[in-house]
Amino acid sequence: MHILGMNTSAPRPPGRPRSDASREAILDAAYWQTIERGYGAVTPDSIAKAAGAGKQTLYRWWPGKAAIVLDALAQKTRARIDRPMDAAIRSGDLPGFLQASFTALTTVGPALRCLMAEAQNDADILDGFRRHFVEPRRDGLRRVLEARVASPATREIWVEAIDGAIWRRLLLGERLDNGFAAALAAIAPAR
Amino acid sequence: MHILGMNTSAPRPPGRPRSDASREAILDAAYWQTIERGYGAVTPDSIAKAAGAGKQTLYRWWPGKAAIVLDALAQKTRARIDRPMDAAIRSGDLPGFLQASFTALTTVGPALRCLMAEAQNDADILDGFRRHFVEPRRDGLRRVLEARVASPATREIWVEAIDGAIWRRLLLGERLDNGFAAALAAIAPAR
DNA sequence: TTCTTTATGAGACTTGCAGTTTCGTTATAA
DNA sequence: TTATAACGAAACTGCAAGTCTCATAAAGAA
Repeated sequence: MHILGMNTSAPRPPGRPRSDASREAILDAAYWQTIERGYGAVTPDSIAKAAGAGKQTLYRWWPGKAAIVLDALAQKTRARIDRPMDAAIRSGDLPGFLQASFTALTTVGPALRCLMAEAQNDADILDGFRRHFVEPRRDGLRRVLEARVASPATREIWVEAIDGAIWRRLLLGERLDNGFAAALAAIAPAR
Repeated sequence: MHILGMNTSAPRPPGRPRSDASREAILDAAYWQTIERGYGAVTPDSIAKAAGAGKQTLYRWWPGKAAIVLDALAQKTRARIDRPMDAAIRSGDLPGFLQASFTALTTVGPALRCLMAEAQNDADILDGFRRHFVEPRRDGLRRVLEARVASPATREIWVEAIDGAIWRRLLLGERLDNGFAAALAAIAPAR
């Protein structure tokens, strides 16, 4: 888009442009294989094959397998997570917020545990994990707790306790059900 | 030892007995290498070499690398963890209990995160992890909270929330300091 | 003593996955 | 048409986990 000779958008570099179709096919394959077979059974080869892509294409755009799966999970879950949580946030409904979170976690939970594992050996993965899978729920919890805990510092500890209880169950493979959501909401300060 | 046909102690099986020296050398090597170099840098070869043992000896008594490190960490930390926590438990001192827990976690924390990772793909490892690194603190917390939370069900949720907050910080690589211990104790119900 | 059994240390070997390189091809801008 | 960079396919490298082999050592039994 040229306006008075100024190039407002990034000038396209020379050469063949990146294939968006490949990018999406790779993320799609990574997501479904992770969900259906588990993170450990997914290999760069299996992703490339299913996506009809060359392995080179994977490694040109992502630094490694963990980054691909992280990207895939983040993209596919964003829609599923954000909407139902928004409603609960607006109404300050803590049990509702927790239930929405649990629902979103049931499909990707197992994969998330493996990714959390991977993050322990890779600062970049940990960073992406934080941004996509830790901070959104933390921020939501903060807002839901605004009406319940006046002091920001105290509220932060409450956020850590509730979110921590969720992570703990997830990592220990224990149930994230409505009863747990209600029990957690019950110990939080009342509105 | 046969007494009236009854076999009171386990009869020693034939053949060369297991070398306790090797067993301890292996656990020692596994522990120190994990602490100093990190779980990822430890290999079965490096453990065997440092212990002056054959790799066969490792795999005869443990199912894999993760099991060895789990065993090593559990053995070496038991003494360091149990004593200081006992004092806090007896006096019902929640901040003291948390501080003692944090102290024990600082050395083995990083290794524990990797082991938790490993546990996501191996039910036996998860089980051992639970027994050695989850249940002890959970049980301690339960007892410390007895004087603060009357209802067992509610107390259990409090245990999960506080313990969860600890795991969360550990896994996200955040600080486990006295300030956090105090803050956690502060949101818990008063005695 | 000698025989049988099972463990030991050493090290070669196999397997499988992560990541790299190479190759001929294709899409784009100049 | 040419330069450039991405593409799919596939061979290749590197490394760690785990297995196998072997000569030897330590126990009880005969």
